[in-house]
Amino acid sequence: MADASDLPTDSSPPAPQAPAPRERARYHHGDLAHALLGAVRELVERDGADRMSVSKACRMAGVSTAAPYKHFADRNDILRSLCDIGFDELRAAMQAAHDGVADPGEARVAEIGKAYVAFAAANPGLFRVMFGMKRELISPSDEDYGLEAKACFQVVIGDVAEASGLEPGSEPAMRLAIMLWTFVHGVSTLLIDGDYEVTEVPVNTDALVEAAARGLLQGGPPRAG
Amino acid sequence: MADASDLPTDSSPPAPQAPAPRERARYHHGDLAHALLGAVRELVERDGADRMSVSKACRMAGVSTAAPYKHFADRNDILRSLCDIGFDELRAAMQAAHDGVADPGEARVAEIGKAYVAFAAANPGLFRVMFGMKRELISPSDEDYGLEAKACFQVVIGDVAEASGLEPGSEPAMRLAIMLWTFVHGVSTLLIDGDYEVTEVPVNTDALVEAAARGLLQGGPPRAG
DNA sequence: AACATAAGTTAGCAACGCTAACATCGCGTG
DNA sequence: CACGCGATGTTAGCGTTGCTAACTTATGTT
Repeated sequence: MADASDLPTDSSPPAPQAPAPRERARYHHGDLAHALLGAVRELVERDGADRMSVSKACRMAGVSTAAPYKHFADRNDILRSLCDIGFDELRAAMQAAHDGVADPGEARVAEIGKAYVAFAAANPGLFRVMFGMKRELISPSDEDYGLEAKACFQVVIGDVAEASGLEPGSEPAMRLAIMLWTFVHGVSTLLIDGDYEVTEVPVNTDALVEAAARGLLQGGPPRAG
Repeated sequence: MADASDLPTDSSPPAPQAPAPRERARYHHGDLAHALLGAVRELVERDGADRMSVSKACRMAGVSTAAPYKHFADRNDILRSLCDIGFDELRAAMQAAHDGVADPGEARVAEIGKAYVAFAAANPGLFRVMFGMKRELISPSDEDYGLEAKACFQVVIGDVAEASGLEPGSEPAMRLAIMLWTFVHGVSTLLIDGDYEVTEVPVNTDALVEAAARGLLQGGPPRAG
């Protein structure tokens, strides 16, 4: 009864017993882990992670409030599993953006950044859990937590080096990649939290990302840090 | 019984009855609103906003769990009041950074940005509440919510125009200010959420902010957005 | 002194996270 | 094929929480 991280995205393998639509409410749900993650994901988007309750997810899945604890250690474990799914999807989206632009350069980096922002905009609740609940979700013991997040970061750093002309893997290239990630992450959080409203001017996030890619890639590497 | 936003920062006015240290536990606390906000702030930093409970704050303040509702409408109202305090402090910190650098230019903008990041680093829990719980805290009715946040933003935009040579109040200057805010906010969130750890290289946030101020201010305004 | 009001109290509800103990199903093995 | 055992459900219940209702006590005005 651990983390169900062996249920990566959404592809349903043989599925021991597909939950037949109407066949006399069966005692065993058959695919509760997935069903719960789906319900929780919906709730996280609808109400936010803190208002999400396991009980509500149980009602949605049509099971008792004790059922989840046969599949997940606790509430946090459910959110942790949801994070795994989220990072997988984010990495896929970034990879797709990379694959969509043939020639290296600012444009490709910008597209990856836009994909990052688009993921956040499409999954604001999940995005907040993925990046904002680390301290609460991970126990100090598990070391290999940020693996999926690292995989996301890996997608960019090669392209950044290529687009900037810096030595791939060098520290300046790394710093530049960090700066671009920082900017794109800032766009994402300010966007989904509705904080751009205080500027009283419309904010075009795509244009913002493009401008940052242009400005930071051409401006050369940071001197230190 | 509303918001106690008339208790701005922490200066204790005459205080109807200063809570005398040891004078036979008095029935009336005397300054419960402030005491609660202090306890809640401590809890928000220690446990995070979602694990913060009004009950714990009551235990800390030495009152019953029903007492807070004589001063605040509900739990969210307490967090709202805490946000008011936070934005006030943030604006003061940014203003102080502004005042600390005589001549306009990149350096001044960078200092304000560093003050922003420093505030987040010193008050991570509060910072998350301030910028991340808007949807949950504000009711669609109250219009004048983001006033304190707007005041913070106002501190920078003048300096950005000065440092970039753009027309103050013009849209390009506005866009540039938004980009700098975006970057600095990205640094803050990635820092306090521990997400920079996935880069596996040490990240010097001050250097990051300085590099962004340099790169974005010299790179000229974004073309659109 | 009388009294209205502000600011505390206790008691209690519903929802939640989680556990313990019990029930049922499905699958592998004698 | 019976058996049984583990996986996966159930009900019952504990402690905590947010919040309300009804009551009590202090404060300050007239």
